[in-house]
Amino acid sequence: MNRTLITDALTVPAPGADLTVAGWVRTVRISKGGFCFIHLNDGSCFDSIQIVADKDLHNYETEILHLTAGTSIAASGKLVESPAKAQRVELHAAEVSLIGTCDGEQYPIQPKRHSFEFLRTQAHLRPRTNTFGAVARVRNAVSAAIHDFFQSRGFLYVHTPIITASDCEGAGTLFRVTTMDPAEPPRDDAGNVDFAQDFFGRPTYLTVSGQLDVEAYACALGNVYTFGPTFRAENSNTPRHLAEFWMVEPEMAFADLTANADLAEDFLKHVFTAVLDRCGRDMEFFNERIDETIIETLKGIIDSQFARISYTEAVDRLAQADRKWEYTVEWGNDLQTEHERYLTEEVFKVPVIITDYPAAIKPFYMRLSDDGKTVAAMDVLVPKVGEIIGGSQREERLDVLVQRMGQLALNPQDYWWYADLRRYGTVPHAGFGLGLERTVQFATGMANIRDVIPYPRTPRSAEF
RNA sequence: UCCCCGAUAGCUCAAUUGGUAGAGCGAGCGGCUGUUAACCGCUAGGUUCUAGGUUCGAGUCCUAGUCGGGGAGCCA
Repeated sequence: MNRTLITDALTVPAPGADLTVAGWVRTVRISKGGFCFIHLNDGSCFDSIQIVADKDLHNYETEILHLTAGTSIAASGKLVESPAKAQRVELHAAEVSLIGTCDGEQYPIQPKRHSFEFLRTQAHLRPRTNTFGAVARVRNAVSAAIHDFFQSRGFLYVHTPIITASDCEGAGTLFRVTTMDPAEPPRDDAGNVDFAQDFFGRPTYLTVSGQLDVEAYACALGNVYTFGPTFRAENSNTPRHLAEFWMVEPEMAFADLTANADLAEDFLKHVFTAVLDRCGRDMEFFNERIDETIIETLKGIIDSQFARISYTEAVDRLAQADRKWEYTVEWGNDLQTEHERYLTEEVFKVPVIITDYPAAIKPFYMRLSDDGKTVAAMDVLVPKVGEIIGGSQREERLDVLVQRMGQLALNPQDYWWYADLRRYGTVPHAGFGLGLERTVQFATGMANIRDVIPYPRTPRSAEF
């Protein structure tokens, strides 16, 4: 079939062409007087095309009059200007052929408003709805923009492993990867499970981050990034967490925290610009139906200068705020959601980059500052979603790194190769991690992260 | 994991102090119309999440569980 994408059909400058479109029926309005209107969507764009089918078509009585939502059809005919206002062009069908029937009584997706909760139980069919089609296109645009941004700046795309043996980065609980029979695992003489007999000859897990691996490539190739799925076995039940999600992690050699923050700010602006440019119609929809401020918010961020304050300044501001905090504000305590939201939503009203956190509440790989109390860490906070980026300048001094591991009761043996990067030609370097789903969530205004990934994995939920 | 809230037709929701379970959408049939997730009429569609309990009587009250949602923690 030589089909024309509906997005192309709707945007041809001068109608008049004969063409064929194919897709899934959204609605059918029948005129017993002699024709019917079929709205057809093929996912190539937000809008459906209107097909006008006349009673003279050979299958008008037998098939066309019985079309229901969800049916797949192909239609050929002439594209003409529409006499009505709601659409610029429409297809006058010379032929409508039924491809796949769809029992209207059984089909779960109706031309009406469904709850997102219900649509989650129909994850295989929900991309046929306006909202989830739009989310899929925005997610694609964000992914492409991520690659555009880094590729255009000479960053090398590095594929870090999904299966990993490092098990203690402090980034959350891991999923174990094994081929052993859980009912009867091999055991050693002491009766303990013997992972030496497992597939890899040692315990292995799904990665929680590609950072440590990608650092090695930064310390050879300069500027790099990894972009792939990551896994956290945390029992987190919130609209902002998934057990499986995608993360982008750039890493720059010969770079400090300021360069890192600059990169993060440019990066977010680039991504949101691309979304507005490439998904205009989808974004109009989100602005109409999901969050009436979303386009304004994205434009505001693109034009804004991100606020940058140190953790110490943030604590001061929170302590002086005329407000009761549920969690005590005190230097040394981590900032809570209520604090982060206050800063980004009420004080600055733009994204905020908070830097220089206390060393005690951050992982071993972050660079210890000269004050001996803080590390060169940064979080980028955005309104509603909260933390969207976390990053740091890495500790490049071997002695300090080993000392920090000791303080956190980590075994340097487990990180021998990571330490090697400091042992052989060490350089200052920095990077960050950005959650893809949180970015899509923020860009679309979707309230629940489970609705911006095709098949969400959360505690007790892995259907599909 | 903790705290709150919820579960009624395929879907979205009503149902007064505990007293005969309703509507819209969707579906089928009919009418009408260059319509715009059209409109009008008729029809079909229910083990009120599960298991117990209180009561003459439970969708409604109590207990436990399951599932879902919101908030918190953990984080991206």
